[in-house]
Amino acid sequence: MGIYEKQVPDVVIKRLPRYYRYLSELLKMDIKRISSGALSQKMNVTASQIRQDFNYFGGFGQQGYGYNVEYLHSTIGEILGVKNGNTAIIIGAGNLGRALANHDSIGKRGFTILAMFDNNPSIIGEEVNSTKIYDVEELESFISENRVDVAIIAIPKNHVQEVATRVINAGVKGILNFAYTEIKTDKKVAIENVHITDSLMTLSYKLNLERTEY
Amino acid sequence: MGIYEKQVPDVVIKRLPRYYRYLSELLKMDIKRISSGALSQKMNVTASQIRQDFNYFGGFGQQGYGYNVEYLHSTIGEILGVKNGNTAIIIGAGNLGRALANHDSIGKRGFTILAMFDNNPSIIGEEVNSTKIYDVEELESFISENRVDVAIIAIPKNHVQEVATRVINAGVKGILNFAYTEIKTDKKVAIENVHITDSLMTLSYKLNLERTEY
DNA sequence: TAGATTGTTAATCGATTAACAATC
DNA sequence: TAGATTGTTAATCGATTAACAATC
Repeated sequence: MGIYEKQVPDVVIKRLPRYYRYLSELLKMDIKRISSGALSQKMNVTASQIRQDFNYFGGFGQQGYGYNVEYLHSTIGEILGVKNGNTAIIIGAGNLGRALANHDSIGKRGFTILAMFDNNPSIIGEEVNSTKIYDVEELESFISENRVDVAIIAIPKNHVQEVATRVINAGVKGILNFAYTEIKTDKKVAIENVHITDSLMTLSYKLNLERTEY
Repeated sequence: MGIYEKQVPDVVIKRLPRYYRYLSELLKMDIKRISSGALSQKMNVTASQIRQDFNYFGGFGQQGYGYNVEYLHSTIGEILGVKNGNTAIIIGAGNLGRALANHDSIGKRGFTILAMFDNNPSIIGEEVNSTKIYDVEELESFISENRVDVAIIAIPKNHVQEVATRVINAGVKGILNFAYTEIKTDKKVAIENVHITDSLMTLSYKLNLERTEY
């Protein structure tokens, strides 16, 4: 605990959701236990890496037996904060914002969507999947009256920095940013970017490779 | 070239779109040249890394001068295939598919969206941002009649594997997958996943960190 | 108990950073 | 030419893989 605790490498954290996903599937298939070897084959990683990753958190297995799927799943879920009752707002009620509001996956990861915000008067007051769209002018007052952990930003990039600064100042603890720009802040806020076009360009590079290298 | 060419590490490729983005901004600001040192400060990486990264492709700079922004921008663009005239289809005309069709960023990265596909009869024939929605049954015939490089999959996960197999068999070279599942194939296809919920969970973990560790 | 498989240490590999000679 | 900055080699750091003793 505290700053002296061995910091878990970012690269390990990024792998946890994938473990969580595979364990969910095993659970659904009613598989009770799994060894690092068996899991490594399914996930196409090394058994060593799996054991190393889990051991950053103390090790959840049992020698000679393997891992209890349900226990492992719920423990990784806890590490990722699925049970923390986090809350979120979605800023931007365009197609992307609506896609997110309609997706049940956000709820499944433990997030409750409290509200959406937009600056288009003609849709303010509407509901998307029973989440109300508020005027973006009400951002600060809403955040001050409700505990909002995360702001999901799904608006065009030209307004992103301004809106981000506002929600950060209002006390939000994390931002999930879908816009093609990076948010600058000197406050201690967790920021996670989903740069769709970056993925598209990486894919574009790979297409090229297929053509020219093999 | 060929399989003997020094393979560029994946981690370098993933950084290229970010360079590209920053260089676009410099271009807009009418900045003609930049040194690795100056760029490193802007992007918050080391100058060493920038020079190493660029040198995987032969080095585009000039000693004592730095890098010509326009040249560097266009060269990285070329590496990423922005000028290859790639084509794409979007499978799924729900909110996410529409968000993608409406976003001009896909076009800016050199992709032309040829068509959208959906299985909902009531929207087939509609146009989204002047892209027509076809019946998903026409997937194969469309791909056989048009050169389709990439399929962007934006449908619920239960149909993803089936649709992916179909487009791969029909000859698509790459897939951008937005569904919360991984596509299996033994064909040589480039697959890039955008797992939004994984990002959300990583963010969730970081929220936790803020609270308990500092 | 014997067999299996973890937790963990040690070895390897690869990526990042530092340093500096080459050169514009 | 002198100064600046790259391209590139060498040093460091960190992450992955291998190995194996501990133990269920």
